[in-house]
Amino acid sequence: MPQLPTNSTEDLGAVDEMKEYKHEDGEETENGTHLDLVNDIKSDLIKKETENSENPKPSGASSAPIAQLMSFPDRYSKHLNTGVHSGYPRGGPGHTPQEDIKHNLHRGHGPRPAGIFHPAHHHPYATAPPYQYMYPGNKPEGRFHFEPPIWKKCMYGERKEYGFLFFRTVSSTFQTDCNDSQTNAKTINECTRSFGLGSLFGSLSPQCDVRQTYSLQLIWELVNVLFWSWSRTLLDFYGRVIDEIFLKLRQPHSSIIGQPSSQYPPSYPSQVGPTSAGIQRLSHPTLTADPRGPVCCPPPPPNQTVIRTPATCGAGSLLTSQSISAMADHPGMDLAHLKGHIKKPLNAFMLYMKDMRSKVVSECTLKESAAINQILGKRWHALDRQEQAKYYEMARKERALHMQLYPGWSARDNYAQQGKKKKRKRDKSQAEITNPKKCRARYGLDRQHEWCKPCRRKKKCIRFLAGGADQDLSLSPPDNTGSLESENIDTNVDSNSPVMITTTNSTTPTS
DNA sequence: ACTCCTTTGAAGAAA
DNA sequence: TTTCTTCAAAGGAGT
Repeated sequence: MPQLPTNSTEDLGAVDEMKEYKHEDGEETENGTHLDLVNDIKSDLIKKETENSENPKPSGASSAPIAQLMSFPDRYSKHLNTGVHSGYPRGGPGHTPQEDIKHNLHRGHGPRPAGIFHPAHHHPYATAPPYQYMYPGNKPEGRFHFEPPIWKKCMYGERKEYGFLFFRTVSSTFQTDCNDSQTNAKTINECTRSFGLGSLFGSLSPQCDVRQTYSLQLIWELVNVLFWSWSRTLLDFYGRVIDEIFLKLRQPHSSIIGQPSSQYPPSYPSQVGPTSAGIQRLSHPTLTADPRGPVCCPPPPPNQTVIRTPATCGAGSLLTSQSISAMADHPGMDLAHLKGHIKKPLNAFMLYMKDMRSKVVSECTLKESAAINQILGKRWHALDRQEQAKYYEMARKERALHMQLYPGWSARDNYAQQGKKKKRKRDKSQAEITNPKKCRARYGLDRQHEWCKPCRRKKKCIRFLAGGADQDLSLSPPDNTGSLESENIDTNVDSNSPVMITTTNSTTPTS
């Protein structure tokens, strides 16, 4: 039985999501694509000396920023076989990363040959990674097609792991193969595909240091997004950032360097973006000499050169409002917010739900969101103020970013979309008249056999019809509820689970 | 394909 | 100013 989190570690966040993957005896779960990264990092730090001697870093490692990035965390280097580590259990037919990749290009849900870019064969705990989550499907080539609805099914532990694997792999390629740009580009392309990221990085031709460095910055940004993608808004935003950067990178080199940035985007979330926070949370101690993180910096002020010193520029600095408009017209762009519906920013509880849903689901056998949400609601109330404050702060940033991205947007815009679904509008009194839960309310869950058929199907009650709601009062059970509208629901979510929810009058508005 | 369920919180509309 | 309504997310279930 998974264990509830009992402690927290501030520096890396999202600890809770990972603690659960441990058995009580401390061993990882068998399907442990869920990695307790924090504990790993702690162990890494504790055993640093030992591991360094047993597991030397790649020969290319140095004190340079890229090398520093590549050094995180040490233990992953042996899973990302760069040909340096002798102890790696080779599962694939290849003998170099590039060769291995060649055998790992079978995308989709079918079996894939083992190899270096097969996370299941990399991670010491992994046995059955949810590959289907890594393959969003057909997307425009070269497009940042990170798909939140799919990706979010991955838990934080998995995201981190895949993120690091991906980052290390691409970084290694940049570092070790920079003399062979053709192979390098191909490798990155294939690696990117292998990780389900389309040809995001494959379009690069990393021939020069500037592009290498800059691409690594980009990758790092992306990894942050992958890890901390609690916000659809942020995902959208970074998707556009990355798109924009790649548009630039495809241009001749000379057109990038020194290009004036008269179009500096006013919408860049310099204060509220995930960049610094993400890196801060993600950063390995060796990477935190610069509090902004290894590849992150505030965006340049308007009218400054976009890329003066690539190693110190953040990815967001290339996003322009004009280019956003241009992208909105791009036929392949999936920019729903530019073409139509802009969703509301998530509030604190929604962020909490997003964070914890998978955890609750894993603890219970239930999958029904309604029941899960009841549990989450209970837990939300049981949460201590500090924990809640974290989510309120996230929500605040979310709103601030949303305001920056969509200045003219109002929640009213999403009200009763013309002709589009959202037919839930129901006056409350009307809702009570037509409340489909009459039988449920009257008889309770214990006597479902007495419910009318529609009630059993969660549909409109036909026994206690509108206007004739009293017609069948004689059938009302001699209960003590008093109110027809109140519900006392005891839902034992899972007999194996300690969670038991008791909901009273759950339809009460929460104003 | 669409709606409902279920939760909390934010924002807008209505009283 | 207060109260009410809608919509954010999720995914199973029913129509």
